[in-house]
This record gives sequence, C-alpha cells and structure tokens, in this order.
Amino acid sequence: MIRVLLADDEGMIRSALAALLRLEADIEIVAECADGAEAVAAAERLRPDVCLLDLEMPQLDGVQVTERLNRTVATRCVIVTRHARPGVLRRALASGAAGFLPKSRGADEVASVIRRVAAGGRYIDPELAADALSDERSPLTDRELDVLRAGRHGETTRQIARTLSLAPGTVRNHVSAVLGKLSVGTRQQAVLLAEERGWI
Amino acid sequence: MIRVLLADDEGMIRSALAALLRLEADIEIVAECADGAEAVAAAERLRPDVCLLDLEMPQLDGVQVTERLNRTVATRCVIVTRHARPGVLRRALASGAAGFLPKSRGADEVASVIRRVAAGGRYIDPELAADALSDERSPLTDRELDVLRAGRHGETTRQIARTLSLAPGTVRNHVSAVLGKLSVGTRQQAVLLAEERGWI
DNA sequence: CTACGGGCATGACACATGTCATGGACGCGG
DNA sequence: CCGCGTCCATGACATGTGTCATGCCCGTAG
Repeated sequence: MIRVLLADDEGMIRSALAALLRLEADIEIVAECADGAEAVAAAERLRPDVCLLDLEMPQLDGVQVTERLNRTVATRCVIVTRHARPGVLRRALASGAAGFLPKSRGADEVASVIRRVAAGGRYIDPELAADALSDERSPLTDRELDVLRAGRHGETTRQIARTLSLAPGTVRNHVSAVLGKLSVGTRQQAVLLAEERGWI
Repeated sequence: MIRVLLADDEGMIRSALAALLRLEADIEIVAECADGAEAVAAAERLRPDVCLLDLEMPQLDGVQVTERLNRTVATRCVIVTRHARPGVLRRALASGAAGFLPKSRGADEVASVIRRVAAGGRYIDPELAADALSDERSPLTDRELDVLRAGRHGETTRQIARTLSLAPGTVRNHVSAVLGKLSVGTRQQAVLLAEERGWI
C-alpha cells in the first residue's frame, strides 16, 4: 500500500485527485493539504511514502516544501504545476524532487507516476525534459534578478532601491540591463517574461 | 440521462472531473474541450444539456462561450473559475450563465450543481453571492477600462494611444484617473488590482 | 432654453524612468 | 604582476509618465 500526501491550494482539483486515487487498490491518501506549511507539518507527522505537491501554493511553494522534507523525512516528492517551463523544472529537480508532472497531462497519469516514484524511480515529463535539454538558462545576473523580484508588483524605483539598500540610479541601471537582455521595453513585460520562463 | 460538455484548458482537472462524472449513473460526458472555440463548436454540434466551462481559456473564455451559446443552442452553462470575485460573478451572470462555481469548492459538488442546473434551476456559490450583494462595482468608466486593458501587459503609453486611436496625453489622463480612483501609484498595480477584482 | 454635471480629449508642467559613460571590486589566465 | 572580462554601483542626461487645468460634447434638471 502506497501512502500518499496530497497538497494543492485549489480545492476542486485536490478533491478530484483524491477521489480518483482512492479508487486505486494500492494507494492510500493519508492527508489532503491546502498550503505548503500544512503539507510540511502533515508530512513530518504522517511520514507518507509519496508527496504530490502543487508548485503554486500559499505560504510555501512546492519547491520549498520539497527542500524542507528532504532534510527531515524519508519521503519522495512529485511536483505538479500549471506553468511547466524548463526553468521551473530545473528548480524542482534542484530541490530534490523525484517527479515532475505538468497539469496539462491527464489525471490518469498521476497514479502511475506515484507508483513509479514510490518504487524508487524518477519521473520527468518527457516532452518538457526535451525542452530543458536545449538549455536556455536565464541570461540575467543575480542582482538583476533581485531587482526584478523586488519590482514584481509594480513597485516604484525608489521602493526597490530602499528594499535592496541601493541608490535609485543603480536600480535603474539594473532594470535597463534586464530590458536590454530580454529585448523588451518596460519592467512589467520583463517581469511577465521572467515569470513565464520560471526565472523568478 | 444528463448530457454534459466539459471545457477546461488544464488537462489534469478536465480529465479528473470527466472520470468522476462518468461514475455518476445519470450523467454522460459527451465532449471534453481544451479551449473556448472548440467548446462552442462541439456544443453546437452535440447540443448537450449542460456545459461546464472554465472561465480562463484560450481563444474564448467561459463568459464569451456562454454568450455565444445562449444565442444558438438550448443549453445551460455553468462557469467554473479559480478567481472567484464578485466582479467575475457579475460578468458571468450577465452573460446568461445558469451556474457559477469557484474551483475552491470540492469536486463532489460538481455533480449536484449539474443536476440542479439541468433541472432548470440556477446555482450560485452562496459565499460569493453574499459578497456580490455588498455590491462593490468598478468605479472606473468604460474608457478607463479600455485603457487599462490595452496596457495590461506593460505596453507603453504610445502603444496604447495607437491601439485606441488617441493622443498620448489622453491616455495619460485616463491612467491618472484610474490611479487616483484605485489609490495606487503605478499602472501595473492598477492592472493587478483590476484583474484581481474581475473588472477587466 | 439654459445651466449643470459627467465623461472624454488635450496640452503644459514636474517628476520618475530608461540610457549611457564611468569607476571600483573581484576572479582568471598569461 | 598585469591585463582582461564580468558584475555591481553611481551620476548626468534624454525620454516617458503622472498631475493638473482646460475645453468639448451630450444628456438631464430646472
């Protein structure tokens, strides 16, 4: 019997997957969690064999949950996400995830991925793995990413400067470098692109 | 037997719901669609009793699909969405939807909503309906919303002006009015807020 | 009719933003 | 050691953006 923890902030998909997985004879759902913090707590208490984690969750995202659990519990994590990009996959694997499944795939694949991972194997969505091989890593420097993150929600230059303890001019310079590298004209477009590609 | 069309661009939730609904004795899934255009075409061909439509879809969103179908086919539409806000609910009802269900609700409610709607009733998520009664309508004028939409992805003032055939100064004026009404400092924050509330 | 108010459009002005050239810190290979 | 390249930080300058006062159009109340 494979003991599975399920975490997804979207109630409908969480309960739908739970209902489907309960139909499988060899799978037992031991917990359903709505956010990352809850998932960590439940996993440490219940020690499931496999954790199926949504990437986008409040408190802690799937990658952060995987990082924590890899330190404390002998469980294998599968990360599931809407936005499946090479950059996201890279982050997921770096965190120690044993599996990566885009939500564009059918629900019927979930059970087989869980079985494979529980047996000690890994599962990476094949199509996405191919993309990730043709490696297009972020051309941005660490500092440039910092600035982009700090300005993600339309914060003004001055606010970003204060957040990072920089002169406003420096922030503008970094932003300018980013715009040049990404060939876009405004911050907001740069943010959208970087989010799209999983760089921030 | 209730004949149901299912449309959602996210494969996993679409197939999961389909699998669950197939377990219901009185429900038959006659089509699964991955975008709005496909949903319209299938609905016009198959004439299902109920259409379960995701709001966020490529091509046509759930509201647009509902509008079209209400002109051509005798079917009842239920709109399902992640971002359940009063503004979104209002748009959905205006388009003629018979039901509105946030994705935060459990998958087990879906079947009962379908039955109720198929029987000629309506279903509105109770919690959200309460919010919508404490009517917080958009304080923005039509033109201001146009400008906001045109600048949604970080377009420059000049581009927005060209899109709407306006002088750049006019665009700036509308933007300024929006920022004032929403009490925010930048366009991007205004866009985020308006998207949040379902105004654009 | 006329006065009034709201939405739309515009231009002038102050300020924030993006661009550019420059300099310092650090690591690497000749 | 020295030159080279990269990243980070900064200030001056041009351009774009937000604010404001103004005028037009139109529907409505007096």
